[in-house]
Amino acid sequence: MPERALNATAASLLGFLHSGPSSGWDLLATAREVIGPFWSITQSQVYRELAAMERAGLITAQQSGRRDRRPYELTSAGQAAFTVWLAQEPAPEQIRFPLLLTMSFGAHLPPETLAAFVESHRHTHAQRLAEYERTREAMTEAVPAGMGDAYGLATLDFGIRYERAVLEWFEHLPARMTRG
Amino acid sequence: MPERALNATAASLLGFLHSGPSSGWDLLATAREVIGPFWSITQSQVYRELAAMERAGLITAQQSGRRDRRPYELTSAGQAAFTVWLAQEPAPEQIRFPLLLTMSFGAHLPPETLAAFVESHRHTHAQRLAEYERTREAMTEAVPAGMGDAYGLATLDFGIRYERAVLEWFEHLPARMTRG
DNA sequence: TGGTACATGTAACATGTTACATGATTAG
DNA sequence: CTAATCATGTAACATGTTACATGTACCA
Repeated sequence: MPERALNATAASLLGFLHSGPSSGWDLLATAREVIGPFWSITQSQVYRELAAMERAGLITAQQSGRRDRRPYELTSAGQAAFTVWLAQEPAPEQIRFPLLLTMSFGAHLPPETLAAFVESHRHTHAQRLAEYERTREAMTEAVPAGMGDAYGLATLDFGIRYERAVLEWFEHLPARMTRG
Repeated sequence: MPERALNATAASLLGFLHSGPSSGWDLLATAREVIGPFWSITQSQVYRELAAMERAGLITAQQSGRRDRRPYELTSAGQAAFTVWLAQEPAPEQIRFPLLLTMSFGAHLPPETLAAFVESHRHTHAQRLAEYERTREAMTEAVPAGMGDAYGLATLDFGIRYERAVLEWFEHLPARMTRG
C-alpha cells in the first residue's frame, strides 16, 4: 500500500461517507451544498477520487442499486485515513479572485468596462449573501434551541461575513471604478 | 498560431511586462507583492508560462544580462493578447479554505485540536492584516494627495476588509471551537 | 574561500476542468 | 412516447506543486 496522504477533496468525501453509504452523484450534491462556498469540486474529480480510494481500500462499492447508482461504503481503513487527515494542521486558505486581477490592471482598461464587471459581481455577491442568510434562518429555525449542527453554522457564518465584507468593499470603491 | 486564450496567470505576467522588460525572477517577486494576496503563483509556473508565451510570440527574450538573468520584453502580439484578455468578464472567485473543511467535520475531532488550529490561523490572519495596513500607510504617505495607484489601493483594501472579516468571524465563533 | 542569496530551469506528479459518450429512469 | 433529469464514466488537457539540479554573484 502506497499510503500517500489524502488530499482534501478525497478526505471530504470520506467525511461525508461517515453518515452512511452514498453514490458519487449524491456525494457531489452534498459537497456542493455543505462545503461548496469554500471548497469547489467537480463531478469528474469525485469519480476519480472514489475510484482511487476504492483501489486503496478506503471504501468499497456496494451492489448497484437502481439506475446504476453505485453506493460506496467507508471501510475501517478509510475511517482511519480520515481521522489521520483531519488531525493535520490545515493549510492556509487560497483565494483566486480574477476580478481583483483585472482591477490591478485597471489602468489599461476603459473605466466603464471595469465598472460593468464590478456591477455584475456586486449583484452575484448580493444574491449569495441573501441565499446564505436564508439557509441560516432555515438552519436555526429547524433546531430552535439546541446545538443542531454548530459546525455547519460556523462555516456558514464565515460565508456570510465574507459576502458582507465583499459588498462593503464594493460600496467603498472609488466612484470611477463603480460608475465608469 | 493556435491562439488559445490566455490563462490568468500568464496574462498577469504580460500585464507586469507593460512597465518594461523583466526576468522571470523579478516577475515572480512582483506578482507575489502586487497580486499575492489574491493570486498565488509558483516559480515553476512563471518559467513555464514565459517559455510558452515566447513560443507563441507574445514576448521575446532579450540578451542575457548579468548572472544569466533573461529579461523578456512584450511584443505587440503580447500587448494585443493582454488587451483581449483584460476585456473578458472575470470569472467568479474561488476560495479554498482547508480550515473550514476541517471545521465542517469538527464533530469527528477533539475540541482542543480544532481550537488549536483556529488559534494558529487567527494569529496568521492578525499578522497579515497588520502587514496590509502598514503597506497601505506606506502607499498613501508616499503619494499624499494624488491618486497614485488607485487600483493597487483598491485591491489592497479588499485584502484589509477580508482579513478583518476573518478576524471578526474568529471572534464570534462558539467558545467550544476557540478554547477547546 | 565559503556561505548566502540570486537565477534559471527540468521532471514528476497531483489536481482541476472541459467536453464528450452512454444509458437508465421518471414525469408528463 | 419522449424529453428532462439522473448517473456514471473516459479522454484530453490545463494548471499547480514539489523536489531537485545547476550554476553565478556578492559579501564577509
